[in-house]
Amino acid sequence: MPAPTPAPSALPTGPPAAAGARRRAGRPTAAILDQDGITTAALELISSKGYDGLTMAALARSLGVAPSALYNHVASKDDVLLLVEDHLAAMVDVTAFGVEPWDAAVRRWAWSYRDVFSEHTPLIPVIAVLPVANAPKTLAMYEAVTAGFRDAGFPEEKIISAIVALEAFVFGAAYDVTAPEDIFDAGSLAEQVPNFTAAVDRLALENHPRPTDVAFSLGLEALITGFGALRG
Amino acid sequence: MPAPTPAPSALPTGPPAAAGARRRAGRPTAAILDQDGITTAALELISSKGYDGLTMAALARSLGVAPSALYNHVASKDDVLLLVEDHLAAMVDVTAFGVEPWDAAVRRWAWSYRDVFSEHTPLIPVIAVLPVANAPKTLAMYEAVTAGFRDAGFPEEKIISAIVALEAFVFGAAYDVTAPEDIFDAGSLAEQVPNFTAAVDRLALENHPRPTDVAFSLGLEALITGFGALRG
DNA sequence: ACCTGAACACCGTTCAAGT
DNA sequence: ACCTGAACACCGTTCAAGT
Repeated sequence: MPAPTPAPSALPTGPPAAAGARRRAGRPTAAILDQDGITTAALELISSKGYDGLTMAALARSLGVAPSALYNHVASKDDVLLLVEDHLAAMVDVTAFGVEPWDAAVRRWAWSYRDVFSEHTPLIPVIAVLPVANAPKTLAMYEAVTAGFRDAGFPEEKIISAIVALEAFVFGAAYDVTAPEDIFDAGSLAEQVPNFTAAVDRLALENHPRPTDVAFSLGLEALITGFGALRG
Repeated sequence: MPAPTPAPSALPTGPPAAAGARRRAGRPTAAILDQDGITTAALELISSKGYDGLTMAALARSLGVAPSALYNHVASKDDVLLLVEDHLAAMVDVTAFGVEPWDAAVRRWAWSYRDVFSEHTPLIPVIAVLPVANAPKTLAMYEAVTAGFRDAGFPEEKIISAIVALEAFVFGAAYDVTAPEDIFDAGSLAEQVPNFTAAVDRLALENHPRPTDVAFSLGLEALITGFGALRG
């Protein structure tokens, strides 16, 4: 006697995210999955369980399909991460370019860029190697920033280098946001590094709400000032 | 009839890195493993097979032990990465601090820091969350840099923030070094992002040996200039 | 074309047993 | 204390079979 099959759903097509309803093998009348749905499900999973919880199995489960079904829509897990990255790139604030002065626009862009990706640092290694051709929203962000630099009188041959440098700083700073508060506590080795320990203590006395924000501001303002001098 | 056992080695203790010589279960008369040997083997493995090849199984194999033996000396694979990171930190050039002028010393430090870690970007997420108390050589690097900043007249409460900002830039730039050359090729989307495409083409015309070095130099010089103004 | 289900070749880590 | 060997609970990915 075969194991009793769970009661088949009365509805031929359930809501996209519904799990539990059994489905036989074979092509469904309408596709259940698409890249948008996969992206949304991945973002929800990341937000609820973190990047450790983002596995192909968990992603499939949240979409109510078998893991292998995902491979009809993405080539790999890295492909999923690329979809997520491009979605996030669209959330970075580039609206100030062409509206506010150049330095204010860069400030807004860089802070929002850092804030968005500080919650998604596992994507940073992916972005670093990511050909922009595969990420249209990321590309649109670059276009807006490039136009902003050009219209501000930036010499064209230096624009990409300046953006790359700012981006490097933003990505590194995004990691810093995730660092534990006591990362600079030397512990039992403190007496061997007196200058460092004194400087750490001195900074703590200032007790800003977030030391990581102080460092980011310090570096960003230096970059803005330095790059601002390049404009014609 | 039991399977024939492989011929037991005539030597009671082989050379440390030798594999193939069989060893019975039980505590060996002298410990085979230690953290230094594990670190060295890990570095060799990374250099020959890359970080994908650095698995606990492969590491154990190169040391001639069972994978579980590693756990008598490290708590986890992350612990191995920490050992590697601290080894690399000792290779970063801080010798110019206190010898050359401040700006030249920062330049030397930042370039060598980037160069060392651009070959080891998978460590960057680990470093970001790494309490310095567990990494003595990394801590020694911070001490040298901090002393250099202090002796150059840097206000003490800003030293750590400035180092953190420089480090963020260095880590981000280390990733950029690994990017493929055509990362900014917009492909079929080129006509939708004219400003970006023009700026990318314009930079290519300058044909520097390494665009990543141009961007790093541009950002680093801005940071050095900006931070230099903070000195008393 | 797009799904299921079984299978593959891994992973890092744990733990009893041995000396 | 420090090793072996077996086992565990995963991973991402492939592929034949089904509609």
